[in-house]
Parts: sequence; C-alpha cells; structure tokens
Amino acid sequence: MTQTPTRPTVRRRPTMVDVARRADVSLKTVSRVVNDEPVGQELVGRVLAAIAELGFRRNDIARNLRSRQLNATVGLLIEEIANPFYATIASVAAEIAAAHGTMLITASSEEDPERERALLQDFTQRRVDGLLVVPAGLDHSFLRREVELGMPVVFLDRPPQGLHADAVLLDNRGGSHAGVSALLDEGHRRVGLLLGAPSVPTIRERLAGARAALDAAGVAPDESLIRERLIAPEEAGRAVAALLDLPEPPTAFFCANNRLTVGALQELHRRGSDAALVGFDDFELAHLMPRPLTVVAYDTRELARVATERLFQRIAGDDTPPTTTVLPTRLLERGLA
Amino acid sequence: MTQTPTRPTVRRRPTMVDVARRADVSLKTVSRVVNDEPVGQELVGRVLAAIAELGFRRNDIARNLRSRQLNATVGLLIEEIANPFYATIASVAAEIAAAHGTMLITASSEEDPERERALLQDFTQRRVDGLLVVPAGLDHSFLRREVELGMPVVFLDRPPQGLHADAVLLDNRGGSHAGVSALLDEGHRRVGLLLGAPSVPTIRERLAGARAALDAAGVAPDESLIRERLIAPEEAGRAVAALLDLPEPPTAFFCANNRLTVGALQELHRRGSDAALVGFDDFELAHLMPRPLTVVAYDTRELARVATERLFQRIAGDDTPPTTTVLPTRLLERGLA
DNA sequence: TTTATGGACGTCAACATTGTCACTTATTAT
DNA sequence: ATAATAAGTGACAATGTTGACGTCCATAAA
Repeated sequence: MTQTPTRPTVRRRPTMVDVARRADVSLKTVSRVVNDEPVGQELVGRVLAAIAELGFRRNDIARNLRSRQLNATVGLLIEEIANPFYATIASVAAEIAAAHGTMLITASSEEDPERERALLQDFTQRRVDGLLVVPAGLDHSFLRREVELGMPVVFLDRPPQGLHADAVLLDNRGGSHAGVSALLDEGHRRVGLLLGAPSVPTIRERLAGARAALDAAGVAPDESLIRERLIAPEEAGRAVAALLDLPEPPTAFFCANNRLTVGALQELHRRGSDAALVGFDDFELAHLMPRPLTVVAYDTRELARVATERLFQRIAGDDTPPTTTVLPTRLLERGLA
Repeated sequence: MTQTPTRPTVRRRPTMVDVARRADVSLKTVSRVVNDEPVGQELVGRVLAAIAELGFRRNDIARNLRSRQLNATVGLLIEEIANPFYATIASVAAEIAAAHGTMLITASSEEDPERERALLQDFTQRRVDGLLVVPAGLDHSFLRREVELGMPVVFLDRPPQGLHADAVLLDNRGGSHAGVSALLDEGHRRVGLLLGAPSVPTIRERLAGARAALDAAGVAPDESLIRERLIAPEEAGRAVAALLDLPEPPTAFFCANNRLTVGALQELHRRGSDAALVGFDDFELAHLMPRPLTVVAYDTRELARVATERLFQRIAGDDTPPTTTVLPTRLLERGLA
C-alpha cells in the first residue's frame, strides 16, 4: 500500500499575531517589545519567551512597507565584481554602508548598457535608498524621473551622460599626461599608446592626456603608434609585438590600464626588449614584476569613499546642487626600463 | 522679509492608485497591465500612458509582502569582498543568481563571529530566498530555527558547525598532502610550514594534510619548523627569515595560502635564498613572479558554481537530506626552486 | 475628594500590492 | 431564441507591520 508522501509541513513563519496570541498580549505590544519601546517588565518577559519559542523574526518587508522608513539598502552597479578595481569599490562602499546600518545589493552590468538599464530599474523597484553607479551606457536620461522622484544617485569613475547628478571621477587626463611626460622626459620620442575601447569616456580622457603630453613636448603624434580597442592582455601583447616589428619601432610604451600593462610587459619580457613602459593603474605585485614598473596610480578606496559618503549625505537629505569631484592621480616612479 | 524656505516638494511616489485614477480604470487593471495579464487593448494603452506620465514603478516591497512569491534576493556572506577569492565567489554567485532572475546582497563578516551572526539575522529579517555562507564563527546552531522554517542555506569553503546543512568544500587535506609530498619527493627533509589561524577549520585541515605527508615519507615533524597564526604577508616574510636563521634551517617551505606565499617569496627573493617553495592557492600573475611557483590550485569558480546551484535547487523546493561535496585540488607544477 | 497627568496597553487604519470572487458583456453551442 | 461559456473588468480582503489615537489605571496635584 503506497502512502501519500507526507509533504513535510512547511510551517508558516510566525508573525507578530502568533507571538501575541502565545504571550496573551496585543499585537501592538509585541511590536513595541521588538522595537524596544517601553513595555512593562512582565509582558516583555512573556513576549520574549514567545518569540524565542516560535523562532519569530520581524518581517522587514512589511515593516518597510508600512513605515516610511529607509530600506537600509543601497544598490551598487559596477562592471564586474571579479575585477579588483570594482571589488575594492564594493569593499569600501559596503564598509561605509555598514556604518550607516545599511546593506549593499551589488550587480554587474558587464559593460552592457541594456543590462545596466534593467538592473537600475530593478534597483528602483526594490526601493533602495540610493544608487552608486559606475556607468556602462552612454545615456542615463532614463534615470531622470527617478532622480526627480527623490532617488539619490552618485556616479563613480565615469560621468553620467544626459543626466545632472553627483559624480566622483579620477583625473584621467592629468594622469595620462604625467605618465607620457615621464617617458618623454627620458628622451623617448616614439611612444606606443595602448588603449581600450574609445567609447568609454575614461579611455578618451586618457588618450587626450597622452596626446596633450606629446603636444607639449613638441612631438608630432604618429597615429600608427596608437592602438585602440584592446581588451584582453593578450591583445596588448600582440599589439606590442606588431609595433616592435615596425620599421621604426617605438622605444617606449604607455598602457591605458593594468590589464594592458601586464600583457605588454609579458611580451616585452618574452622578447628581451628594453623598451620603456609606463602604465595607467597600479596593481598588486607590480613591484614583483620582472622589472620594476612606473605606473600612474590613484586611490581607488578614496574614490569609493568620497562617492559613498556623498551618497549618504544625499540620503540624509542634502539637496544642494550636484557636484563633480575629480580626484588626483600620482606618478609612482619605480623605474622606466 | 525672509520667506519660509519652500521645502522642495518631495513628490510622493505614484502608486497604482494614482495610475488607475489617471487612466480612469480600476486599481486591479493597472496591476494586471503591470504584470502582463490579459487586459483589453484600449485600456492597456491608457494605463501605459498614465504609467509613463507619472513615472510609476511597481513597489516590489509591497508586491513581495502580499504575494507569497520569492523575493528574488539571496544573501551572500563572505569574509571580505576585496579578497580575490571571495570576489570570484561573489562574481559566480551573482552570475548564476542573475540567470534565476535574482540579485545578491553581499556582506562581509571580516572573520568576526558576532558580526556574522548579526548579518545573517539581518538577511533572514529581509526574508531573502536563501543564504550562501562562508562561515567565520564556530557555531551556527543559531540558524537551526531558520533552516527548520524553510530557509535554504548552503555553506561554502568551510563546513557549518552545530548545524546540519549543505556544504561545498575543498579537499584541503589532500591538496596540502600533495604539495608537501612534492617537496619531499625532491629530497627535502626539513620543510618549513607557514599557516594561518588554527581556529579556521580549513587551516587545520591543511596542517593535517601536511603532517600526513611528512608522516607518509617517514619524516618526523620538527615542531620548530611549524609557524601558525600568520596573517599578513609580512608576518610570513618574518617567519621565513626566522626559520632561515635557525642553526638547521629548512631547505623548503610550504605556505598554507597565497598571502603567505607572496610574503615568503619576497623574503626568499630578498635574501637570494634558493630554498624550495610550494604554496596553497594559485594567484594571478604567479607565473610572472621572480621565479616560477608550484602551487596547490583549485577551481574557485567551480566551488561557487556548485554551491550556488545547490542553493537554487533548494529554493526550487528540493528537500532531500543535506549533502557535503568535496572538490578536488590539483598540483600545478611550475618548478620548485 | 476631585481632577489632572502620565505611563502602559489596546484598537483600528494604513502602507501598495495581489488573490479571490463576482459581475458584465460578447460569443458560441444548443 | 436561449443557455452556456469565456474573457475582461472591478470590488474587496488580505499580506505583516507601524502610526495615530483612545482607554484604563495609578499617582500626584489642586
């Protein structure tokens, strides 16, 4: 005889009503106990006992619906959490958020504007208290309504487009200028420029800074030495190889981010080339590389800190006009070749 | 005459009631349109127009309260998001979660059991659909009630204690055994063992594996060569220095994690020592180190993948007994000295 | 003694949405 | 033509909590 399988009783979660019944007090008294409002000693005891017996936990969803209180949640939109740059941002943001008693929902756009839009919309539907965004897309006007409706948004590392909002950025142009100038100061005249996707404003700024440095030194830029749209380290390696095979190869390279720097470095190392190299972005272990590396460094933690604190100011009610903060970079000289 | 500062009208967010009034339909019809349930063409048009005009976004808080539906949120508790190991876990978990239409709330315990407990409690109050936990504390019996009440929990990298739940772990003992055996096979008899806090089960397992390897090779373990409680890379460096200064220094080192490996490597490099070195944990750029490094590697992504998929099985209703999965490690031989 | 005063506790509505059910109208089968 | 069905729409309750307000009783002030 087969018995009907007894579906393990998925007990309904106890609510304040259950606790109230068990402790023989009113619902409201349970609410007061849970929220540390004044209640007589004896009742507190009964209620706490009932809570313990039932394993009651206040439902923050209901709490948040009823009271106009904050959600204690902010959304962080980045490109990809596995990237140390973004992991650092997430770490600092989470730390500051925790100090404000709030948690972080982190989502990765993977550089896909459509995904970015969907994720930001999801965040707003979840009624997060604020948004920290490293934008991927080129247009953020779709957030305007949200901002008007009071959703605080702070952009980070890249500026918003089509939207007036707080932003905390790096001095990409200045950093790039300094990096390339360091090479020029050493007498280099043919400098290979390795860059990522030019659709990213950050990258355009870095290219502009490099060009400005060349210009300032009176060096006419050789367009054949500029390689854009490089993503993976291997692509940078191949670009270095191609440039070194030119009839008039560059004697120095400038890489616009650390992935490219590592790729370029490996290729130079493989070839035994003594071309000089400066990279944008410091990275862990850079000092242990086959050769010491001069890099344009910046303080990622500071970037995240300033942005997150701005966000919490906004959440606290600051409604002064949006500002853009540009953080300095610095040249970390560890040798050029 | 000073005028009372007109507090910028913080417009109340529009609700379905507002939309309904504007579109001159019932509240329920708006709900239906928003949820893609069948509604006549004309009304759909009116409702969508009203939604666009008002900038309405469904309040997922209220939605979730009313419908017994899932929250589309899972909690991830790790030690520290800035650590690449955990960042990788977060990345994979977020990716798989996204495939299930859910988001991740990530929080860092920073190895503090009290904080861990508080964060997990917060997660449960937020009514997340499930919990992914890299435990810090030594006792998780406080989660038992939650598990009984139907909260799916999967432990990751470290086993739960005082609680029967799913776990996905690494073969720490086997990996350590293989790493130390590799050194012994090269003829080394004095092996320095560098380890972290012995309160972490993972570390104890790694020590046990190392001891087992020594034992299997008939080498009596010299306790003075075992250094525990090492956290920062610098501590590993100092430990290496101290060991090398012994009258009978070790000829080889085994480091129980990559932070220690880097610290030890730097000290060996600084001294020009040719002592052999094997580390637990691979790390990016290991192949670019001053010397190629043999490491005990494992697949962090796979660890996270298996754990997250297990969690979503549970969320989908799988109520078979909890299982523990142990994933293999492998020795990545890149040279010993 | 009478009347304020205040603290402890309870009742009821409200938050924004979805589930249930009933009603209307048009369409199909008899 | 009539009944049965189906599809679209609305009214109302329910979700679990907190805010507003009212009641009761003990105590202090008049």
